[in-house]
Amino acid sequence: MTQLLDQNTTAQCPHNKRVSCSNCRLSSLCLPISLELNELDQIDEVILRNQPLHKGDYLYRIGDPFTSVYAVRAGCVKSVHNSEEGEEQITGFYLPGEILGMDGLTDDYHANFAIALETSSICEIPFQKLEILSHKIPSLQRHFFQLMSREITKDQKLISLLSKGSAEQRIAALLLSLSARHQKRQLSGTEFNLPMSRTDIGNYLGLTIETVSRVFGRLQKENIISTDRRLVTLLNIDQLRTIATS
Amino acid sequence: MTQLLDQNTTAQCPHNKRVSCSNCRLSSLCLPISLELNELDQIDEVILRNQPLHKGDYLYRIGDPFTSVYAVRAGCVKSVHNSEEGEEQITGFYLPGEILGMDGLTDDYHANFAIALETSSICEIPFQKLEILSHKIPSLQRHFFQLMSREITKDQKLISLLSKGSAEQRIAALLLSLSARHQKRQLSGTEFNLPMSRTDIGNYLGLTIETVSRVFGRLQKENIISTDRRLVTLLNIDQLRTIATS
DNA sequence: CGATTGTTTGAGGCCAGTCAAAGTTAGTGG
DNA sequence: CCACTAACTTTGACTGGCCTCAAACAATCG
Repeated sequence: MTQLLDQNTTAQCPHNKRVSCSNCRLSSLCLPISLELNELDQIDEVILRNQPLHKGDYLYRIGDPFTSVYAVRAGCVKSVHNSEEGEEQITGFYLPGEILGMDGLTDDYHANFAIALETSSICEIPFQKLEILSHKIPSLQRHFFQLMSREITKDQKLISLLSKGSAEQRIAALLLSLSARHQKRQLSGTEFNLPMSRTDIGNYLGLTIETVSRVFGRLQKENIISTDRRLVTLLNIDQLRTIATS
Repeated sequence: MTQLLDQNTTAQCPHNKRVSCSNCRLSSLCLPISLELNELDQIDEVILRNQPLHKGDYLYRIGDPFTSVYAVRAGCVKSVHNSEEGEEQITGFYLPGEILGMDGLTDDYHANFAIALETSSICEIPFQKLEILSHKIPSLQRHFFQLMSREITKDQKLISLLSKGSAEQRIAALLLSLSARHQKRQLSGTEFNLPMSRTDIGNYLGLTIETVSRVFGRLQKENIISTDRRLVTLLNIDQLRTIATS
């Protein structure tokens, strides 16, 4: 419960002011910095702010027509790819300020599921309107090219991790990634709630839940982290980095 | 040697005509279909066709300023990501008609190495000029969004493969992917040369060369494939599919 | 031809998966 | 508020697939 309150106070604006990009603390993460004020307003106008999703709700499904990309304003969303064998593979966790849904451009249908891991507020950005705006605002076109490029390099890091890393390395890398992304939002980089279950972590990192649990246990025994349910505290972040990059 | 000749005859135009997009057999793969003739000429004008790369040559390196994306006209190029630990991870093989280099958009510097696996002809597409053209030709902007989106879904398939697949599944999936991509170029989908070494295959699929070799041996013993050095023949493509998706 | 690089094959060990069961938490409705 | 259930997590014993180490073999190139 406190978890949800934390998320909300982080992302929503005080005094119930109308939510807009210009007063959103996350805009520095999801929009280019170099926008003029009137450009910001133009973008603001096309963005839809729908009802919040609840845990387990789908933002979109495989096969849904691609119409929009989505920015997480609060909460957390996972992206789930379905292999030809029908097995599910989580390919990313999206935290506030991060943008997802760009998989759908390949052939105008989403290639992934997107599922809320907790109560989440989402900004919907209709892609056609974004494309048109991109013609008028060059820095916006560049920004979206960059977003997609970042998605590619993020996936490549995961590929490298899955290809070469031990169970310890994978989990250390995930914790460090979450830590860094929290810090970008001016939140604690050493103490945070995991929005995802052990099952999700295992699926994402290519490990079984038993292995995930054992690694958490070992890291705890060595006083590198401490965990209380989904609350994680990084006690020795340097050693965690050593593990991740050894 | 025959290998190289094959590649050249495939990609270059007969009678030494000047190479241009309008007479390139691969343009249907790397450009949007809906271009007007004068639009095609505009694109053609910005594309640079440099000297061919030889085996082992770098197309770009990590840290190089990002200026262009590249289309493979003949040969094969691998993309190599460098993990924080300094370990190399191949994240893709690019065949004729395929485009690489879009990792560099993240922060204007390339995040990967690109290395020719054999003698390769490359079309260089300066990105700034492409961006400007994209403002004038909407279908081109959309096309490049799609290319990047495809790169993302390609990486996600690899993530799923590395996360869940056995050694057999990984190799079967790679062979099927190469087969499908050959067929797109009107080449045999059942008999082709592997442009990459066993070491490269192992690195790409997160396996050791010994395991790669053993799997090839097993598949051969079961008459699913036959290999003669780098020449692979898919004898039973259905069974290969069964293996890949089981 | 020798040197180098790449590939195959074998023996043994280890890490993570599998199977099984107990323990814990969250959610539900009485 | 508590009892009950379902879902999630932890722990243990065992197994197996892939890695490691090692050596022989094959191909390529100067």
